[in-house]
Amino acid sequence: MIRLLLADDQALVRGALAALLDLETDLTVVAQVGRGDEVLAAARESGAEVCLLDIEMPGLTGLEVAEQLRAELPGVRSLIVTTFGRPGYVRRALDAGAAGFVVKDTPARELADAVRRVHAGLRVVDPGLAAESLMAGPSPLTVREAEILRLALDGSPVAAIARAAHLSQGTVRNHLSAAIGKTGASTRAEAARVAQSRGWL
Amino acid sequence: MIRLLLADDQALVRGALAALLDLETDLTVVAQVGRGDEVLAAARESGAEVCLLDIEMPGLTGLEVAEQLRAELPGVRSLIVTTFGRPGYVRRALDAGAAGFVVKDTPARELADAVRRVHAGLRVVDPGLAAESLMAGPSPLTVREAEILRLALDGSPVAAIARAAHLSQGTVRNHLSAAIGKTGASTRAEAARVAQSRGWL
DNA sequence: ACCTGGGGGTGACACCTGTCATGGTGCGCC
DNA sequence: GGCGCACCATGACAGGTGTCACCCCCAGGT
Repeated sequence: MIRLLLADDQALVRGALAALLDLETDLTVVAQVGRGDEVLAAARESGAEVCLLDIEMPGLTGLEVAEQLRAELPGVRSLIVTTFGRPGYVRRALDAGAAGFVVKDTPARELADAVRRVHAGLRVVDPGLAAESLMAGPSPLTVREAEILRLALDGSPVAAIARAAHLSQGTVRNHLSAAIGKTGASTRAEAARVAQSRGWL
Repeated sequence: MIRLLLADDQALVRGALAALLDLETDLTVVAQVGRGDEVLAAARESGAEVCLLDIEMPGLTGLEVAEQLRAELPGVRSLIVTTFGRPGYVRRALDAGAAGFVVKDTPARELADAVRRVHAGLRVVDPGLAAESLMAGPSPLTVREAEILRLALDGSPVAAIARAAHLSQGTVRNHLSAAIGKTGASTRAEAARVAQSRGWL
């Protein structure tokens, strides 16, 4: 009997996944949480063997949680289950110690198999996604450029970004200009979208 | 036995919801689709009584599908099940003929009840969401302003928006300026986010 | 017939943005 | 030390953006 922990911020999806996985005779859901920062304690307490982690959660992201689990509970395996198959996410997930990466529009019947393979010590990554991830390569953005781009994601004016980053407006514009060049975009909004879609942020 | 149709673009979520709802002895899932434009045919063929519709789907949005169902299959009831509890969505959903509106982070156990109530001819709307929806009021944006704002959502430059809308740049800027005023924003990016978050687009 | 309001447009102005040149600092590395 | 590179900053310039005044047309209301 493989013991599972589910982490997803949408209660309905969480509950539905639990119902789906509990139908399998060799799987049992022993814990459910809705926040990233509650996973570690719940995993410890419940004795989960595999953690299914959404990436976008309040508290901590699934990627951060995977890292935490590798450090604190090395016996527990992480399987990232997310909406977005961004190339960079796959790389970062594996770097963070995740054992698998599954997109939320894979067929439901395959999820249980992915869990079993991860539990058996194998790596599970959507093949098409893995290829895309290799093609895209690592992020060309420097740390500061990525930081500035993150602040520019919602379309804030340069002045606001400069305040938030404690930088001069000129410096912010230079970083943005560099990011625009590296992403092949022509406005910072486009650059932010491109970087976001490749998982560079 | 209440016959259900599930429409959600994420196969995993769709399958999981099916598993969850099939556990109920008085409910049965008779059809599942991943696109908005496949709902009508599937509903006809399967003889579904209640359709659970996600809003954001390829093909048609859940709101458009609800409208379609009301017109073509008046006996079938629609229940919107969505990630985003945007105030304007509730109003538009009810205007479109939906019988209920549920957010994806309501507890899983409540979903079956919502389905039963909708099937019984009742309206089901999250109380907090309903209140928020009344507070926010209807959209102050004119049709064109909303259309232009939609095109501005991704941060495209005015020139691109003007081309896409077959308008002069001056007119686009006038519409955007009006939208910025009405949303209380100070840039078109902020205006677009505000309008989006209120379901005005 | 008159007024009102949405839609489309122009022109002008102040301000914001993207780009580039240039300079300085600190860090790791051969 | 000298080199490259990330980082921070300033100044200048072209072009994009937000605002405003003012124009036209047309559909509804009164």
